[in-house]
Amino acid sequence: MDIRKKIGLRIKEYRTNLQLTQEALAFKAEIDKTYVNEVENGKRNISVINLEKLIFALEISLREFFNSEAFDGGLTK
Amino acid sequence: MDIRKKIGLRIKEYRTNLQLTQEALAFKAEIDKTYVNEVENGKRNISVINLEKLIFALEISLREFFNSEAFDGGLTK
DNA sequence: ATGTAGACTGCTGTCGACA
DNA sequence: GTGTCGACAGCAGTCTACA
Repeated sequence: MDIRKKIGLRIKEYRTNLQLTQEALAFKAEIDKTYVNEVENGKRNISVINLEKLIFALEISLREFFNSEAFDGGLTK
Repeated sequence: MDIRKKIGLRIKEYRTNLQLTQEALAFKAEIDKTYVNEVENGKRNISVINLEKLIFALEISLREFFNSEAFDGGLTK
């Protein structure tokens, strides 16, 4: 599976846990809401600075975000 | 510390462990060598697709790459 | 509330040359 | 082997509007 999809799924997972809407998360992370939507759907190749902003808004650390079997393997391509 | 610097340091750490030159790593990851240099020095905001390529070339997983105290805190800005 | 589309700006990422 | 400097194409990221 594409790295973008893995990241999108994981963001959605934490977002719904917090019961935030995409719009609310976008506002909290100070990122455009249409962009958050496309990132969640694996359509965008997000940069680390904006990824960090999103993950921080999800109230976790980068370490926790990537601490999943989904990010174990090699290249997903 | 800036997230870009943290990532750059970590890449350098694993690269030197493998005794690869920046050029060799760039070749292995199929990324421009000048770009690898600037990423290592925290000057570039790398995207997840190219970060994954680099980390794969370092023979580790994303999970392992971010599994460090450096990536624990909140926003580094 | 989610998702798509279009148009736009600025930066990511490439490449050649050089100290 | 490392790092910088242009110059460049293409895409990341913003914004408005709509179903």
